This record gives sequence, structure tokens and C-alpha cells, in this order.
Amino acid sequence: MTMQVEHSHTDTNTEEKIIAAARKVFLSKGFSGTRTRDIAEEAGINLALLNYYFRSKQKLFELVMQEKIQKLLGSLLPIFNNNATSLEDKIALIVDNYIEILSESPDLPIFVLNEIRKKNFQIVPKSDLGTVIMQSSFIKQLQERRTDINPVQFLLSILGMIIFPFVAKPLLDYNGLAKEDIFLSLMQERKKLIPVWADAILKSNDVTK
Amino acid sequence: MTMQVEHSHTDTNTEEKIIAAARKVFLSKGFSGTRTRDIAEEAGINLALLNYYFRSKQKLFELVMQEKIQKLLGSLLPIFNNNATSLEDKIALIVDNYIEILSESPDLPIFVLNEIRKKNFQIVPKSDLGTVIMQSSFIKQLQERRTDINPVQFLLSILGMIIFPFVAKPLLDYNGLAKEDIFLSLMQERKKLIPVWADAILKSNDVTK
DNA sequence: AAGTATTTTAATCAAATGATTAAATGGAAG
DNA sequence: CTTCCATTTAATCATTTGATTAAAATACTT
Repeated sequence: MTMQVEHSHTDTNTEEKIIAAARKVFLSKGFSGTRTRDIAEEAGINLALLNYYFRSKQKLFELVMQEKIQKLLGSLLPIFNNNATSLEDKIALIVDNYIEILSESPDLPIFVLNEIRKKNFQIVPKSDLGTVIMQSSFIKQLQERRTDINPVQFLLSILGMIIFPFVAKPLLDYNGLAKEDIFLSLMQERKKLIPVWADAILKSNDVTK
Repeated sequence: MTMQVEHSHTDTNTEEKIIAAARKVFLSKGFSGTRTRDIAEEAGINLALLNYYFRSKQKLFELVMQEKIQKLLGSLLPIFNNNATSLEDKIALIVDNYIEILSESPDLPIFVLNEIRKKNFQIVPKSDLGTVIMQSSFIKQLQERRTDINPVQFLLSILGMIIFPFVAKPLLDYNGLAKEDIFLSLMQERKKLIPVWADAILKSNDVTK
């Protein structure tokens, strides 16, 4: 029964090195594919240090996941809830914001989505994000504009147009459809395309009629 | 140096049981997350049999991957290359076909895309799918209709609208945005929505002007 | 400088895991 | 029945891997 370990002063340096390494290796190889030794090596430290700072691989992973989920979803709500912006503004902001984030971390979505799928961690969603989104200004504006469109359907399409290319990136590489170098410029181009296309969808025929 | 193992008659039964089990376990847990013992148990056989029929976990995995890539991409080309159908028809066919396939295997896309990303296998793409697609009837029709739209951009949007919901399904569950039961009916609804929305995109403003 | 606490390491453990081996089982052919 | 061969199994190996331990090194306080 040892007393709780505390890292008071020198804290930041090594601990942050480990987390940074964990971010990198976990993101690239996933939970099951990552060996704690990989992380230690990447951090340039001894393996035992990893278990000294964090009690286990699992704990370290959940820390990283927490961050990644936040990074993937965190910017959405503020935009969704802003009553001062129009629907078009919100869409443009989401597109712009997401493509910027994902251009820096193309693997982020597929990593997070796949790890959630495999249930390799146990993090309880803080707020009921679903409910919060469905009550957001974005959804209300959408329902006013098009009472016939299920907001979830519209949202899935917009997010799909934004996020899917990053998820499909490995396949594009694999099949030579978008070599690494032009991929990012394609994504930049999408910043202008998606808002226009979202607008076209908002003006589309009513399917229910 | 033993002679090559051949399974002449009783072949089908056990071997197929193993492959079926491998499909299931690999798809659910990914390559790194899968233990050969899991597969053996799922197949109701002894672990050694697995290495008797297939030389290794790797070999078995690549067999499954081969199938899954085919399942994910195989139906695309025939539709793309059909000169007899209009652009609208092709889109409707792709939407219909994909949503049907994915409704039965919701995990298929994220599994394939993530394993490709992690390079957990070594399968050379048979045809240069990228080139074939870019020379397909679909792309030609698209370019005739809208010279200003980069076909890859359009394709990514359509596929994103179709595939992304399945990729995001774990997150929707996780956040209570689409409970399991209504998810599939949402996807059925999308069969009608996406073609209309694709059409709206085709009629959208020219961004380059 | 001594003493104390913190940080880091080398060595090792125990469990998990992919793979092999040698033996057994069972059916088909003669 | 017995021989033969494909199939199946139990037992075991060797390596990998997450984790621990005890000691050494370093930093901090007085």
C-alpha cells in the first residue's frame, strides 16, 4: 500500500513527453495495435516510467481518447448554439472549422470512430450531446427553413461531405485517386464547394410531396 | 519439407466454418484486436486446426480483407461503366445498392478503411481502380453536365452522404442521436433523399464564376 | 554536505498469444 | 480386418507484452 504518487514540480516535462508519444502511437496504430514499449520508445524513456506516471496502458489510452473526442466534437456545439448567426453562416463556419482541424489530423475521425466502435475504452459522454444538438439553434433554423427535412438526415449529409474524404483518404491513396500532395488542396477547395452544395440541398425539391 | 497440404473432399465444411468465424471476429475486433483463439472458438474448433488450414493469422486475415474490399468496392464499377444509364440513374443505383449492402454490414466501411490505414495487410489492388473510375461513363457524364465541377469532389460528396452515416454509427449510438432501431429506417429514407440532393448539387451555382 | 524525496532505470515476472508437434481418430479402399 | 490418408486434438514452445520491483541517479531542502 504505497501512498498516492504525486508529481509536483518537474511534472510537465516527462509526463507531457509520454502523453505526446501516446497521442502519436495510439492514433496511428489504435489501442490493440499499440505496445506500451512503442510509446516508451517514442517518448525516449524507459518502459517502467510509463507505468509510473500512468497506472496502465488503458488509463493512458482513455486520456488520449478524451482529448481526441473533444477535438473531434468540441468545436461543433459553440457554432450550433450561436443564436446570432444565420443557418448559412453556421454551415460555412462548420465546414471551415472542420476542414481546418482535419487537415492537420486527417486520421482523427477514423481513429475515434473506430475505437468507439470497438469499445476499447470507457468514457461516459459528459453532456447528452444528442439532445443538446437537437435543441440547438442550428436545428431550429433548419426546421424553420425546411419542415419536411429530418434534421438528422441533413446533418449526416453535411458532416459526411466534410468528414468522409478524410476517412476515405487511406483508400484514395491505396487506389491512386488522390495522391497525398493534392489531397489537401482538394480539401481546401471543398471549403467553398460544400456551403454552395448545402445551399442547393436546402433549396431542393420536397421529397415528401 | 512437407508436401503442400491439400483438402480434397471434406474441404468445404470445416474450412468454411473457420473463414466464417474469421470474417465475424476480424470485422468486429480488427486485426490487432483479434486472437486466433477467438476465431477458433467462434468456429467451434481447435486452435491448431486454424494453423492447419491456413498457415497463419496473417494469411487468414488477408483472405478476409480481400473479400471485404471486394464487397465494398465491387459493385461500384459495373454501375459506373454502364453506358446505357443516365447520370441520374447511376446515382440512384449506387445509392440504392450501397445502402442495401451497408444496412447488412454497417461495420464494413470503417473496418476496411481503418485496416487499410493501419496497413495490416499486403494486398495489391488488382486494377488501378482510380484510373478505371476516372475513365468511367459516370465521370464522363458528370463532366459533360458540369465542366466546372471536379468529379472527385462530387464523388466524395455522394459517397460521403451514403457511407458516412454507417461510419458514424458508433458515435450516433454513443451519443443517443440515433438508436439502433431507427437507424436503419433512416438509411432507407436516405435512398430517396440522396438522389434528390445529388440532383440539387448538379443544379447548384458555379463556384468558379 | 547531508538527508530526503522524486525521477529514472535495468531486470524480471506472469500472462497472453501465434505457432508447432506428435499423436489420436475416423472414414474409405482393398 | 487392415492399411492409408485426411482430419482433429492435446500438449507444448517461444515470443511478445503489460506490469512490477528494487535499486540507482538526480534534484531539492535545510
